[in-house]
Amino acid sequence: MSPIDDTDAFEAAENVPLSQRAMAARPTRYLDDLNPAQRQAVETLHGPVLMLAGAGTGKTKALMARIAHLITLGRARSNEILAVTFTNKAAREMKDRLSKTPYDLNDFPIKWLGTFHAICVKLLRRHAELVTLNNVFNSGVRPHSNAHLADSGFTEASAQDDVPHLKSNFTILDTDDQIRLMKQLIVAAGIDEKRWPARQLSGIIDHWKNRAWTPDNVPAAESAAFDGKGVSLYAAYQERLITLNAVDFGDLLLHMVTIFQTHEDVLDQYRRWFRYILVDEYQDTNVAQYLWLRLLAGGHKNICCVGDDDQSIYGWRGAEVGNILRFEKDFPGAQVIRLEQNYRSTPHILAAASGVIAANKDRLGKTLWTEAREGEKVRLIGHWDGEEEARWIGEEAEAMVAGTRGLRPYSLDDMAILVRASHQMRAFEDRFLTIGLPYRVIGGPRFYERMEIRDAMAYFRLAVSPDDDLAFERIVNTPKRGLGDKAQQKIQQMARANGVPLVEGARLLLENGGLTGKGARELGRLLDGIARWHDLARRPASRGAAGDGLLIEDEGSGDLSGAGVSHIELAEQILDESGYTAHWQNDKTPEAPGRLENLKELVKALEEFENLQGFLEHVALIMDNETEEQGAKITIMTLHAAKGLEFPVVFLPGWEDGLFPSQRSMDESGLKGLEEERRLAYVGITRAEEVCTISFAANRRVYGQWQSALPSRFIDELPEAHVEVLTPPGLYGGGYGAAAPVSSGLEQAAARADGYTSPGWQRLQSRAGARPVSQPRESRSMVIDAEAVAAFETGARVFHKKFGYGTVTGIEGDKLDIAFDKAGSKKVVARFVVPADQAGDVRF
DNA sequence: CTGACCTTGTTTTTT
DNA sequence: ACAAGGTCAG
Repeated sequence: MSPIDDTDAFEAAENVPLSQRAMAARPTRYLDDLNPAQRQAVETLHGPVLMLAGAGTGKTKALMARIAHLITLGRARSNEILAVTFTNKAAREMKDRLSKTPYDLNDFPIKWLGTFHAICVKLLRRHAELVTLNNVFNSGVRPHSNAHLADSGFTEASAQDDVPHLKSNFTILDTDDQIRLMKQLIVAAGIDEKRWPARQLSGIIDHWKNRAWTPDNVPAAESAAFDGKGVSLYAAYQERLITLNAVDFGDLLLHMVTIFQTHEDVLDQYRRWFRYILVDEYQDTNVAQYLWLRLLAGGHKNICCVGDDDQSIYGWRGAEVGNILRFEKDFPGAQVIRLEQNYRSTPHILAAASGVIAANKDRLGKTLWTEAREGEKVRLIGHWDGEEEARWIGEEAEAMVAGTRGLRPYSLDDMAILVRASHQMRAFEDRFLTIGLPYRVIGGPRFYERMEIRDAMAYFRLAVSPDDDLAFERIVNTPKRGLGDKAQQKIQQMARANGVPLVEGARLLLENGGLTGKGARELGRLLDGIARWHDLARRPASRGAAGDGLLIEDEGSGDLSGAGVSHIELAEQILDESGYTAHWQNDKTPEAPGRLENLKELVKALEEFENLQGFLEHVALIMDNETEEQGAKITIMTLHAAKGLEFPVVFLPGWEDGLFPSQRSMDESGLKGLEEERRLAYVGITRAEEVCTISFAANRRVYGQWQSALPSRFIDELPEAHVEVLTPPGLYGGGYGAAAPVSSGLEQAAARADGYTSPGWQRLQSRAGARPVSQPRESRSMVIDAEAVAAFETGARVFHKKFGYGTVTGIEGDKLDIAFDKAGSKKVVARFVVPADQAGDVRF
């Protein structure tokens, strides 16, 4: 019957009077080291609370103390608390810390602590059958069939029998599957896939799902999307997903929101179950997540959202800063608690960050303060090009490890390089490889996104459910079985004609002799294999069918009943028998050994799970890998990936207009985009605890083309009193690293320039269209500017380190238009060229 | 059906 | 510059 009737821990909890649940004996040590604001956030348990927590203000601590407090006071049992995060990392970390002192919640595991997606999967597995085609088209304007159902509402009885619906064991598609599916639909609709790529459609649909728009809810304004076919393709896609018994990531939220909106009984149930709701990183919620929360919290309104509007950096993937800005309207009577004492960074760093973010208009406003002592100013340095920047940072990192910067010695583990876009990482990797500086890159292609892992996973999926058509398509000719387009089309036709899954279609095709020769033989072997693996996969008695949906998770007990093969052996067997292992063994490309290594790793990862199903479930949601070798390393990652982290030493390279703020961001989202970029800058600076170094390069290779750029406008927004300008090495004779042996202090080592009076800074400031900086400085710099540019008249022969010789064709501010003999015409900052007769003086 | 060329599009990223 | 994906000849 209805899954709502399931008996489980929640029912029991509901029947116990609150008074009997108090754990009065539990200590409240977790309250001890909270500051007044944190404490208020922890003790205001009733009603809506918005915890506005600036960077490094101890919001996670407050959140965890709040959970502990709810339990200690007996306000809720541990399974009545819903705690939502965005990333698995955050969820994992919170779980870990909650089990330790001072929270000591080992005996009270917070079962519903997880990402939006992980929690929605659990819920959706229980209510999958409520997702029908009607539901997909929830206002009933479905173009064809089932009119009677649209009229009669969404009663489960009618839905279950004659309307295709999702089943509890649905598969979660990864982006790859998604795009392949869409490609099929696009082709089927007779659209030129080249002009209208599946990738783009996937983006559009994702965007709609983030807004919680079902196909019939997509606003008319969007109807032009994807050559006017977007909405109908979306509808077709949703239909196809249901027939495949599959969902994509967006669906997890979308379906749950739809279910809550159309099934009051279900919603009520959960409103009673989840007595207290906590949300981390609220500024990153999209509309669907917001609706989901609002529906769940709608009854008791015991919702506590933690966030920082200044750290909202995911607008481009649907996050709405508006959600946090609007909180008090959404939840009348909400208490807003500001956490403003920062425990992470020095005052200079904090002031620099505050100075930058102050330029944003749409903010709730916070003033961070700290009791930490002064420390270093934020350091600013310009470079000739990206390579030099990488070189400098490499040397600087080494010097800081050696302690020759007049600062305390640091470990490489203390340092991070945070870039705007991942392609910037390349320069650092190249450089660090040549000087042998150990580094780690966070981000990049994830383990489970690698080709070989996906292929292997497709085999596993087939073993678990042979009717997984997408998995079958993926591996039917991998390794090569002589089953090309033609053969695959025949399989498709056969399957479609009989209304059966592809595996079955393939079997029929073989029986009818529709395929001959090598292809037929190989296909036969594959089908035999799938049947055999499927058999083995289901044999080891899996856990009782009843309580599955909710109470899976972590209980490692497992019955190791000897019969059959373990899922680990099975996995190995599958990879061997399918010829997949051999496929890579025979491959002579340099990547092959690594891929085999990854496959081994994959099999090893299976150990933590009881069976293949459990593993597949886990992987669908957790797309990160955890393998980490020993040794101190400097970290390279994007600013986005760095959110929530902190490092004693942070390098922020690439602060050039166009790169950061990103041109694209500004073109696409205008002022909103710029403000988001600025928040990114804020996030970057506030990652630093002790030393923050911002740098920019005048020249950079972009898509193989040399381009010159101007320092980022964000640099002008750094408050001068908290910034120290380091003289660019190579231009003013300042050596670095090895060039300054046994140096004692920054002064000698990096040729400390006299703050803002350094020529580098002056010229920097004085470029055309100077930013709003204070008056005196501006006028002074104009003079210098004139001098700098005066050295180059139109027609002058000049030399540029990268572009070679050229002739000045125009002057604009301190930028010169130069026609280079070899490199073509470019606009270059005067500072980086010398008169041609002084070419020999340019240092490298 | 496979391997060698050519065209194409390049942020940020979680789940 | 470069990787990936598509086209075309064998």
